[in-house]
Amino acid sequence: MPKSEIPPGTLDMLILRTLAHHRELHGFEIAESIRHTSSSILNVEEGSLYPALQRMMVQGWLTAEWGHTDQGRRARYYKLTAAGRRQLTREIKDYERVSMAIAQILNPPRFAT
Amino acid sequence: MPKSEIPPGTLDMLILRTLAHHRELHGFEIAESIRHTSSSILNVEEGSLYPALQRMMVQGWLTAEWGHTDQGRRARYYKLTAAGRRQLTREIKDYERVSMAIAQILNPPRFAT
DNA sequence: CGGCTAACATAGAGAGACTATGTTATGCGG
DNA sequence: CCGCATAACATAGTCTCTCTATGTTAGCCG
Repeated sequence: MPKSEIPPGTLDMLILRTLAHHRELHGFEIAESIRHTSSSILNVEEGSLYPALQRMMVQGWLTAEWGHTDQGRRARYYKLTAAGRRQLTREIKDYERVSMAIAQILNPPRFAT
Repeated sequence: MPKSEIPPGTLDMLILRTLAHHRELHGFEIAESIRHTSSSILNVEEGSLYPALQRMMVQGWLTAEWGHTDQGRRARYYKLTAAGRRQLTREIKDYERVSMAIAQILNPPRFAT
């Protein structure tokens, strides 16, 4: 295993959720935000991030426009669309559904000892 | 996506945990137990199950011996080894670590409104 | 002005669960 | 008793998804 820390299938959700907080970020900031908010546990590599952003743009979940950072560097700023917001809701619901199912296996209903 | 319901990376943990409950099961029973305990949300396909069991035997996490079911069919009965139990602990710890990191992103610490 | 780094980008690798298919053997209905 | 369904195991190949490795452009700074 390439020591992956982002569980497969969760990256889109994490990105969408991050954009839902900040309403407008460029790629680097998204990765930084995810790493920081997760106490450095979740580290999105650039090779995962940019393809994901492009996929999601094609899906219509976010829009992008070129701008400049405070330091004057060019950067693409991403925003959630309405469809992106709906998708986020769907993914969270699904994620929690499965998480709870796993929790039931890890901690099965126990009788009193 | 092939509608996968078992999140990649969690299958071994689920199998180990299921065997930790029942101490001895054959393949079909393991799959049934996982499906049942998860309210039919997690459905392990046979094409995932058997290769996983063999990988885990090679790892030394479980042992198997041939026997017969109540209906007289041949079946391989699997048991956890001590190493399997240790592995289970490790995987659960790791899973919860990452789950909590994701939860922090989904539900970031909020200030009072 | 040359190296460092921010920021974006893409190709290929690797892991892991799935689909599809096959095999053996038991039980059952006609 | 024969054929069909099903239990139980098994394997090959596919697909998805993230990562590694690599490359490019453009500002900043000594």
